[in-house]
Amino acid sequence: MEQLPNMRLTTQRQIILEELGKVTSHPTANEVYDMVRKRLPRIGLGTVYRNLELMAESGIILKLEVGGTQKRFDATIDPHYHIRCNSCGKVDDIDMEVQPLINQVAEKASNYKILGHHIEFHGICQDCQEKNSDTTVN
Amino acid sequence: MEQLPNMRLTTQRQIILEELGKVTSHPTANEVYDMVRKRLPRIGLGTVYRNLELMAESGIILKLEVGGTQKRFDATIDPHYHIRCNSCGKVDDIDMEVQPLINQVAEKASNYKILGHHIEFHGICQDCQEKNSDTTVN
DNA sequence: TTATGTGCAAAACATTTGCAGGAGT
DNA sequence: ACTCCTGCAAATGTTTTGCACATAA
Repeated sequence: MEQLPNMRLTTQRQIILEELGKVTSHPTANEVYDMVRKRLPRIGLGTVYRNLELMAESGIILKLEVGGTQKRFDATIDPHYHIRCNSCGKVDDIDMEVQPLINQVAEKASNYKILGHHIEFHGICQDCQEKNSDTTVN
Repeated sequence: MEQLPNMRLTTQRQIILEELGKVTSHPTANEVYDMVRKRLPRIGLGTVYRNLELMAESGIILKLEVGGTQKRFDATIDPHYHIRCNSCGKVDDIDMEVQPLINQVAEKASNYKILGHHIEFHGICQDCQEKNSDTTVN
């Protein structure tokens, strides 16, 4: 497990990272908790939150803020974009070229020193199109 | 006040919309509550939440999900992007061209029917650069 | 007049934190 | 040993909701 210098390698951390790596679904902290609890029934939700936060700070996972009320986590850290289904609420990766020039454009247009950007698309996923679902999720 | 067919024009709604229109700071629901309370001391926080939500659904204001723990609201509804200061947490509009082609690229790259996108930049605002501040905000 | 909106308080969620005991180095 | 980490539970912060009364249309 990649980690910051003084971050101990605990069973909890290994399993959180393993479970997060198994899925492509951008789970919430609570979903990670459920996944991990199958292997470590006594783990606390606080531990999951603390470690996801620490790993996101260390850069070994990504913390997403893609709308809805909960944050989501992603084991894939290379720059990529996300798309959220307005109908069922799921979040997928989207395989398109990351825009490197856009930060320069933004830097010229603002007084900010730009550190990064993310683009979030929203739409209707194929499953929901087929179901003709019209239930909208936050 | 623009509104949906059966949305009544109440004092509370007028004042919430007026106060939101006065600022460019993308206030949180609680900040709107504080602004409005100066003119309507007995208004409830629930009323502010309910109405901001309704107005966002009607499209007369924008609800932003730009990271941090709270949602923010914007009286300017034409498509534009936002930039958040990693140091002090403030959110500014950014005056750059909105990317119209990007939805087509994304639609080709996904199974989704794309309804829209937003881009959020993050960086360090000029004030914080001058202060050399290194305190990071969620 | 009557459906919709409001104030208030409580509930529901998501997340964070204090602390005493446990485990990695 | 000596930190750092964990489980647990309580606290915090944000948003939503139930309900009796008020009010716009």
